[in-house]
Amino acid sequence: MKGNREKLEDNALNAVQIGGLKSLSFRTMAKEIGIKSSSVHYHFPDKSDLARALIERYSEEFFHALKDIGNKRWKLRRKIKAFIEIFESVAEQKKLCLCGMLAAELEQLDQSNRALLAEYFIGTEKWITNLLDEHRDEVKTDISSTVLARSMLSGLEGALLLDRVLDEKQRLKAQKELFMSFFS
Amino acid sequence: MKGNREKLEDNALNAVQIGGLKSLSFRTMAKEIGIKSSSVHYHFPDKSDLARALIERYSEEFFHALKDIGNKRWKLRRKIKAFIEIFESVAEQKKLCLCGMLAAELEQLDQSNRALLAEYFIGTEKWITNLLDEHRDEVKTDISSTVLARSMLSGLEGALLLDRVLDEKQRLKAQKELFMSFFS
DNA sequence: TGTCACCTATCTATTGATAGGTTATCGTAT
DNA sequence: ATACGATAACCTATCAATAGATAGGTGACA
Repeated sequence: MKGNREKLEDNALNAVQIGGLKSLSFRTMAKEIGIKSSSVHYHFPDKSDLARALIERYSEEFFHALKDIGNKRWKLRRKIKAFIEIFESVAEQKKLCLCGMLAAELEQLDQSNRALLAEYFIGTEKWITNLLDEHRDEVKTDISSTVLARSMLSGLEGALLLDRVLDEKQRLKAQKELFMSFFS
Repeated sequence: MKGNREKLEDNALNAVQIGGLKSLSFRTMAKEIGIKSSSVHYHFPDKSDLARALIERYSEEFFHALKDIGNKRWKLRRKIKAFIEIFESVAEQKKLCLCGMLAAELEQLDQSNRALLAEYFIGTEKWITNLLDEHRDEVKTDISSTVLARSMLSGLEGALLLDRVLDEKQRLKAQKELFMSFFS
């Protein structure tokens, strides 16, 4: 049985990935899990605390999934595919990556949360870079791992953004095809 | 001499590209150009009207710039470079593409504005696709123009998003290097 | 007894929006 | 030429809704 704090996190995470932090209201969150807004403040004193909790949880789960992929005895192609599938499942739910959404709302975040966002992106890029370096022999291009990693992540984040407006995850598919073409 | 309506548009466009539509206030806009908020409503009855005006103006200017590039007697490389430079100048100002920002705020937009967003993205993708097709001999990859166009646009939009959080336009540079590698 | 997890009640600020008044400009009928 | 009506572009004043946040109280439970 989940405690209310966790229910609030679930609810907030979902809401922010769809509508953003700015349009998330303590009252609405409270109503949806059946408590009062003051009780939300009990768990998360202010919006900044809530945002921090969300970023930390999201990052933790995300990096855990990346670690799992990294530990598999798979070829590079398959690992990259698994990585992209994380984004596909987000798109499926008409959501954005939490950190992608918050990046758009950067102006409303305090410095510590901005730093957490940066950690998420940098950490992910590093994971990709390392992955490519470990499988160097399966990479069929002169482009550096760093450049590939940076353009892959920003490409996927952008694809989530555009595919929500447009049809049928075409941008995510395009990114997939593009990057897969680099790996044997 | 600019009229107040145009001043409001300028101000709103800038504010939205930085902080989003949701955090744009009629009162703040009014104060910044020296009128009252009710006068803002005179020009733009509600936020949806304002958003529509901004998207239409932004799209118009953007597509005009694309047309100019298309009309030059340049090699593909140079045209693509000019195209990417539009995004670089946006990043320079710590802004997002207006439509990229609004895509994140999709949930707050009405259907007609969502359709305008879609037009912007689709129109841009088409422009890139046509450009690549017209210069097919300068494209050194098997990947289709459509896929290249889709991943290029979403890649650039994502790069704007991430580079605002991170350092020194590294993602935009990565996208540039990646896509330039396809053109002779 | 004290802490956890909730509650009621309330404050203050901000916001989008509207009603209705003011002023200046300008084309047009007298 | 002049008076008149309309329109544009502002204004004051005010609503109602929503928001985040806080103070202080209640009950369980260990």
